[in-house]
Amino acid sequence: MPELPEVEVARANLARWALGRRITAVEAEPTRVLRPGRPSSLAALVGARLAAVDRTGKALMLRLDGKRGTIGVYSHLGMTGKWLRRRGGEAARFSRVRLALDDGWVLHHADLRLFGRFLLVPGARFERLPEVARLGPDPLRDGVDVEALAAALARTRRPIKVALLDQAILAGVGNIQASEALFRARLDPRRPAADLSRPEVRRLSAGVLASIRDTLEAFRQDGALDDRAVVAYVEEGARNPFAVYDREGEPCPRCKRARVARVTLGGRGTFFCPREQGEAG
DNA sequence: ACCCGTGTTCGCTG
DNA sequence: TCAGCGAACACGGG
Repeated sequence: MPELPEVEVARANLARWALGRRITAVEAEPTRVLRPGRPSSLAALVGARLAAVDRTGKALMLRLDGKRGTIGVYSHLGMTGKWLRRRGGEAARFSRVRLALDDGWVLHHADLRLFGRFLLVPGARFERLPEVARLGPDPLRDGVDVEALAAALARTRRPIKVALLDQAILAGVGNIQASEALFRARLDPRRPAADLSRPEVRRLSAGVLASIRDTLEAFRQDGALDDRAVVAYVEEGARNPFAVYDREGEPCPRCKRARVARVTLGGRGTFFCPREQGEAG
């Protein structure tokens, strides 16, 4: 599921579903999703009330008020994770952690491939987690500062597409948003990050923001805020809402002449229009 | 059977 | 010393 837009939908869902509610029971499968690997330690959550649901990039951070003080939950959805809400007793596919609420609903942290994470953070001191401390600015919350982005890109010899996946540069941009942002900015994903001119960085900064906002809007229109589940485009029935991602061979939506090309960058599929995003810019 | 995948970390290399 | 790369993780779908 998760890049910034999907995780933002998950954050909004969790807030709407559970803010102010008390946890009455916790269950978990002993998978690698549980960092300490001990489902029993989750008992600390029982009786706690959800006070806040925050997000930086792809990281979800829940703050709960418990009898013995504040407890944090760090939830990362990995490649295939999602938060679902089900009635008590109702099953959810690939459910790894279950939080029963005092209103009869149960929240499921579900994750097929088990690349996600669910761990307790004493005192909700999330900044003590290295993976949180390393995160760069969140485009949706903090905006994208052109000078800061230019400085970060100037420091690396990686291709621009690969640099965009670096969560320390911008938190929340994933493999889909990287292709989409570069398409909007009309930049060749293969170009060295340090070679971008100031106007190009400006375009990129705008492209990242526009891509994230439009994707969020597309998910909202698709009913991603339904109680059942968040709709991801790869799931059954959902259409591909993206301009170039996973559209190899299709006509470029902008120039309508060249066909979308696919290359591998940073070990991942990367989609772009060779005509719109050529070296000439 | 084989390849691919919305993410991140780890180990090796130059 | 360290940036950069590929493999690994785990599982299902085409």
